[in-house]
Amino acid sequence: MKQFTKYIIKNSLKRIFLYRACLSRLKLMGVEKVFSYTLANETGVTSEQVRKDFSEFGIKGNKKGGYNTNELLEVMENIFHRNKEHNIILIGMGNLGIALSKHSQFIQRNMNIVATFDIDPFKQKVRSDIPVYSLSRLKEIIDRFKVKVAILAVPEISAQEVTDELVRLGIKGIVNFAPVLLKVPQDVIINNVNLCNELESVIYYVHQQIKADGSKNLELLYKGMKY
Amino acid sequence: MKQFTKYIIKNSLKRIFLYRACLSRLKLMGVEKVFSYTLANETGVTSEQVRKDFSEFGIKGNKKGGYNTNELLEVMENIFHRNKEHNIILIGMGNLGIALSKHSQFIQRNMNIVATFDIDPFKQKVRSDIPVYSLSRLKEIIDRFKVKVAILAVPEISAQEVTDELVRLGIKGIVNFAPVLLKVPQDVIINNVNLCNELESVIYYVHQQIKADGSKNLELLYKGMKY
DNA sequence: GAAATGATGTGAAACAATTCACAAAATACA
DNA sequence: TGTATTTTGTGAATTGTTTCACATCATTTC
Ligand SMILES: NC(=O)c1ccc[n+]([C@@H]2O[C@H](COP(=O)([O-])OP(=O)(O)OC[C@H]3O[C@@H](n4cnc5c(N)ncnc54)[C@H](O)[C@@H]3O)[C@@H](O)[C@H]2O)c1
Ligand SMILES: NC(=O)c1ccc[n+]([C@@H]2O[C@H](COP(=O)([O-])OP(=O)(O)OC[C@H]3O[C@@H](n4cnc5c(N)ncnc54)[C@H](O)[C@@H]3O)[C@@H](O)[C@H]2O)c1
Repeated sequence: MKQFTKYIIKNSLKRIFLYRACLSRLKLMGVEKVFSYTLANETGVTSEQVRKDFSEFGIKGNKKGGYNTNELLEVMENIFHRNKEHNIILIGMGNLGIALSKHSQFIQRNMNIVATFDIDPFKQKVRSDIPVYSLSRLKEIIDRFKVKVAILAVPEISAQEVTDELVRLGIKGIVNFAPVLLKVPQDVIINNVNLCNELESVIYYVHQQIKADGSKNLELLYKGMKY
Repeated sequence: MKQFTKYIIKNSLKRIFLYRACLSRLKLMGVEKVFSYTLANETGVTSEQVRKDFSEFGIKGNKKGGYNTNELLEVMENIFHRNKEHNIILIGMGNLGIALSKHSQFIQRNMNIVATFDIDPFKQKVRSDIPVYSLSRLKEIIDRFKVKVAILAVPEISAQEVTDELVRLGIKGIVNFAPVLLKVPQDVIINNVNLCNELESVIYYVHQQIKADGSKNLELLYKGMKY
């Protein structure tokens, strides 16, 4: 039986990020028209792949005319809901948390860290433009700013307990920097960013003496390689 | 014709990281014997997948007896060359660079940041245990410590030029935090870590109202999901 | 305005990854 | 000792993804 659900594939979504990065650059350079093979060359995928990905997201181009850079970028912004403002909170204002709170790109991309939280009263003194609160104010802020996504930069040991509280208060997505596999209900999305693992991946591939077959971006090397 | 090359698949490598995280925890809890379905439950994959992944990396268990936690962990450490010391350098001691340089887990995992570099003489004053050098000393340090892997935390605008220099001096793998697609020779591995993208992925999936089908870890949601 | 060209878009084919199904082996237990 | 049970390990089947091949159409050229 034919299903009525449609599937969006993670890999294609990942590639959309690549295309967008490439398009942003081309736009800055004043390029108005872009072809599938341009994006393909720049990102290390094939041009068929680019077009298949586009078709997956319903993106149409002009026969012989390629794609309009601005339109394409706009479609991609919409895919990632960048037309809307997103209120984010950040838990844990330690080394990493402070760096993240100062990262200007989040704001440029409509992702506003509306507040940060730390258990340590000392850290709660303002150390950046963004206020640092005690965890007791979590509910208030989440409700007020309708926050759905949180960044978690607390020590491994506290990560699960903080997560439980966030989920209880209605958070639906977490970018987690602590090296633990968090347990959450089915409807909550966890994106683990483990910087040690990222480094170890590179070490792994460097050791395997990868002669990458076309692309050199690790995120695209999912197909496998000789060793 | 049968090929003599063997392929290691990126997805399975990614899952090995998950299994390892899980095993570390089980080890701390004093668990000596682990079954494929234990790891499967904990990580959200199927037990067949666990065994297939293991067979890919040549890991053998005991029929009915499962796997020995310690042995399994050891094999995984070897996969990631954690028995060897790895000398790493870090370029760009701004907000992110400082946070990374203070991250203790790198050392715990045999990845030593032997030196950091910054173009700004002010930043070159010691701000952590690790020395901060001018870029003029790159060659000396890379040669002395036989550095093959670098962490790049410089602004977008300088990322490519610094990369060119690193590659020229023999660096073979880069973890890149700048939101640009770096151009490097075929034999150099780039692992782009784009924290904005990681956040946007979460926003994307939260918006799609994902009811994740088994696993809630974004890195495993490559298979696709209903919306 | 007809022919050549150059790009998209997409079924079909090829390839890759996962799941299924079950044999084989180790252990437990009667 | 033999039978039941449990878990691994892996071919086969299925499912998913990428590449191929080419029809199609817009544009340029003659
Ligand atoms: N520093 C890095 O570059 C880096 C890199 C990769 C991963 N990480 C991970 O990110 C996390 C944070 O790292 P860090 O270096 O910033 O550590 P850190 O110790 O400097 O900061 C942790 C902060 O969390 C706060 N905190 C502790 N328990 C809390 C709780 N229950 N609720 C709210 N806040 C709490 C602490 O007061 C502290 O300010 C860790 O899990 C670490 O493993 C850090
Ligand atoms: N801060 C974050 O949390 C964060 C998050 C995601 C991505 N990033 C990315 O990481 C990079 C660094 O971010 P940041 O916030 O630390 O920026 P930053 O401006 O605080 O730090 C950049 C550092 O690089 C140094 N630098 C500049 N040009 C250099 C060169 N040619 N050689 C060596 N050093 C040079 C500067 O002196 C500065 O110390 C940026 O590309 C940023 O987009 C940062």
